[in-house]
Amino acid sequence: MDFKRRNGGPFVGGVSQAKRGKMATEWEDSPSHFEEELSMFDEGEMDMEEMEGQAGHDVIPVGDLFSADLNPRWKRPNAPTLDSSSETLVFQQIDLDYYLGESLAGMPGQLQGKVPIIRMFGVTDGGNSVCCHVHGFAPYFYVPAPNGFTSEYLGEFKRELNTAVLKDMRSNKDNISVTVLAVDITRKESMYGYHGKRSLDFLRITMAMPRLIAPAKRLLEQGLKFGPFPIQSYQSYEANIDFEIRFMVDSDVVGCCWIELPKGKYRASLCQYEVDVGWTDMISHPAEGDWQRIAPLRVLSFDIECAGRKGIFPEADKDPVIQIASMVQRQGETEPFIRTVFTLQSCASIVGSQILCFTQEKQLLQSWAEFLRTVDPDIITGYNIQNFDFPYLLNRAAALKVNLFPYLGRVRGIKSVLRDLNFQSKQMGRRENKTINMEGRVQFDLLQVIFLNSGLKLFTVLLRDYKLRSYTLNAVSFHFLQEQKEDVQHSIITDLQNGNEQTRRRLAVYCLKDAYLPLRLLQKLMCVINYMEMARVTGVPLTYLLSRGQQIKVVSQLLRQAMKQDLVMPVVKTEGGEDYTGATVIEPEKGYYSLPIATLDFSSLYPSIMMAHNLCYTTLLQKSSVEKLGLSPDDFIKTPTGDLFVKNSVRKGLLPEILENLLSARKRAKAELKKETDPFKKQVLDGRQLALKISANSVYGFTGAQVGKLPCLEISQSVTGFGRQMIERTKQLVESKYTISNGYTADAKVIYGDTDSVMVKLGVATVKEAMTIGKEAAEWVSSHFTPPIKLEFEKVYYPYLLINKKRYAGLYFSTSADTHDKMDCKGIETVRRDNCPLVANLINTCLQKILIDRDPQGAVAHAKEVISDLLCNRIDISQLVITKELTRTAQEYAGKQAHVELAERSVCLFFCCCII
DNA sequence: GAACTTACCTAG
DNA sequence: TTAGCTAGGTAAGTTC
Repeated sequence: MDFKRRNGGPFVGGVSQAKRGKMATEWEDSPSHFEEELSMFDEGEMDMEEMEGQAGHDVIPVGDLFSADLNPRWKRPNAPTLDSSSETLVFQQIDLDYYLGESLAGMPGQLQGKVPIIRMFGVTDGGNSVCCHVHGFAPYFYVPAPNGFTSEYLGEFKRELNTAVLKDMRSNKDNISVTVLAVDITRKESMYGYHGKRSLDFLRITMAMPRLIAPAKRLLEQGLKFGPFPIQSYQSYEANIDFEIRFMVDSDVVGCCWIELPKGKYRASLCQYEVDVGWTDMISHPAEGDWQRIAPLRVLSFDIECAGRKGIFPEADKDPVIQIASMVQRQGETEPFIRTVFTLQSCASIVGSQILCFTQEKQLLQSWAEFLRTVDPDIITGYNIQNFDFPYLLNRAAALKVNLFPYLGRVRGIKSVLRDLNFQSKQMGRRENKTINMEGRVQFDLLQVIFLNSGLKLFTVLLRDYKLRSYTLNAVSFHFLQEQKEDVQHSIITDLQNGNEQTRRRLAVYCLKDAYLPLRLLQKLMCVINYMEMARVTGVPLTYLLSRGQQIKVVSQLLRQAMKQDLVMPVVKTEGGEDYTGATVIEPEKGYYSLPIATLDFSSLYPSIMMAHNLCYTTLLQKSSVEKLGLSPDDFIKTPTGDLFVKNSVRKGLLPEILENLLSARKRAKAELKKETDPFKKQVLDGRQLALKISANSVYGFTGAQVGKLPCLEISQSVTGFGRQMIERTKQLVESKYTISNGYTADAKVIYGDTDSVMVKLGVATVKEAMTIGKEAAEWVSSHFTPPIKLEFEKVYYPYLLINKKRYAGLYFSTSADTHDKMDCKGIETVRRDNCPLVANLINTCLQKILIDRDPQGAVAHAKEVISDLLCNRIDISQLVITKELTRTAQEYAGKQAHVELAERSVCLFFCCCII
């Protein structure tokens, strides 16, 4: 569908006019490059196709006679029969949810009424799908036992709470009679604050269903009366943990791990391995060694075309779906093994793909849904499928009353429903999203992936210095693949459909490519591997990574670490407060530097501060507790913000422990990466080390998230406080040692620094000298700080143009002292997306002239020329348009003329040149 | 027209 | 029911 992602404007480095012209003629004369690529797929498969009695480029006028049986390769491989008494079942779990169902005789847990059952979906090594029902795990939470509580009161407490919860229910359609399953006394300690490692009696309250936790917690907070105890309010612990996460933490299951069901411990029931198991019988394998492998998952990518009316965005209740292209690929393979287009009306054949023609739109939709169920993909991808293609299909199917369409998940009988979801965060603002439930399948919308990662910097290597200006599939594909969509204007789609089988063929090729590109992007960005590694490292299900925020990942790790020490996490009420002080930005000595500037950085600054000073919830010490606990000054530290934390000799913090695990695992992954020769395994390991780094960096953010699960400003403000102290100290140290009086050629001067870095003018003439002294200085400064805090030499800028705080440019030397790696621009118009291309290009060219050619006069001349071109209307209008497609629906506003802006910016540039 | 506020985007 | 953080530049609008 082109409407959703029309290309609002040219992007930097876009395809040249000449190439575009060529592509247009290619349409008429010869097959496009993409068509050749498609036909190549076919060659290797001819033999197999013949065996199956079906060529890959068949046109099948199925009409009303559609049947999946005609297409044997759509199906998963046959599942060998499994004898549960003598064989184990091993599969990679890829999604996990729960439902309420009848209890199963012989399985652990409650026997009466509805019980929560965890459902794990996965794939075996042989490519067979598994649905595993895990029985017997019930939700629970904790409250501290009141003073004087003994086990004799357990029964009464349970009865009273049960009664209160029942009374609280407005309706009881499930006819629940028992809400509280059990109350036990257990020794636990709150993870918030250090209080002398004193574990206390906690009540562990097990509820019949996850949704009963919230009312039970609320009632206990309001105050419960039971036995001889006075009415009191109970602070609850871990009552705000998702049931899925609770299960995963307790049973040591992480996202995408391998699960083993021992022989004799599970029961098989339906098709392709649908099994039942007790939760304690299941074995979860840590993602190490051989268990890091990935099952042959099926990835389906698709794209739809609609015949809209002239100039109107297609509406599902009026405009028909005319084509759906699908490509299916096994994870780890390089080519899709299914390439089909479902078309409305006839369509000429396309070598390398199969065309299914329908006369009725209703049949087309119903057949595609059947196709999807037959292919049974584990992962569904596409571009903007979440907010466009899927909603459109569901709405269209509803409008046409295709009643069997909306069953797209892997659980029989569960309807896929469209829901609106409102997302809000300080960072992203308010965002509206749609969701479609599809049990057991992971929806991987590439637009979401790219969008989220532009903020998360997961693909920094590929994004490198300039971020995407446009989020159209076209721009994204060009950016990452140097490849573009087939050239079809959305305005002519309806005309192509109303033409003949040749024009519809042209549309089909276009549609196929739109289904193919996301698959290629998925591969290029190694999404599946990277996300799987992230799920494994942080312990959350794969689906959470695209649908939830950052916090859940830290919560999952925190709970896992806390459980080992019998620590429990309190539920805190969230209310936004005052912001705290962040990092220092050293006042820049603005100007142009025609000599090397060395840059020194603290690597992983915030994680290393937390580790070095043992900052954690569990080590936070109240001033009043120091005496009470009899602590000596040697036992704790005072941070720059005046907060107290006990040292790790007293108690080692959970957060430092998590960070150490993450960073040491990262080191291991990097070491393994070096040794590994297999390119596929290399990818896995690289994805892993990246996931580990990102996870480490998000721990600090979690403690400072005031509207979050467990904010602790004492930690976050201490972290930034230490950071401020360190950068100041670094400046002093460098400037005090590298002086003429100490025998160096010049007095060193820190001319700029931001958060974790200092830019030093060492006064040496060559890049090589700057590198040597820079390395030495980094090492020497590091010795003044507590490990693992480490200052590293990173790069030399030469020359360097420092315009303002967070705005500078320079030639970047890191690997070789002879040639620069790149021109590095920070915060300048060239990297900002709120400027029109003309301004960005002009500034970029000027910077090149100044820094590379060292010709400021040339820069001035260029600027003058461009301005005169502009005033004489010699500039293409596209250069003056700002594209803004940060929201999913392509949003484009034109007409912001650059005249004024440009004039001002040129003045600014002249000023820079004057400095020189 | 200075002083302040807001929107947007970036650095780290 | 859901949401990582702060610092800071620049343009444009608003107030006095």
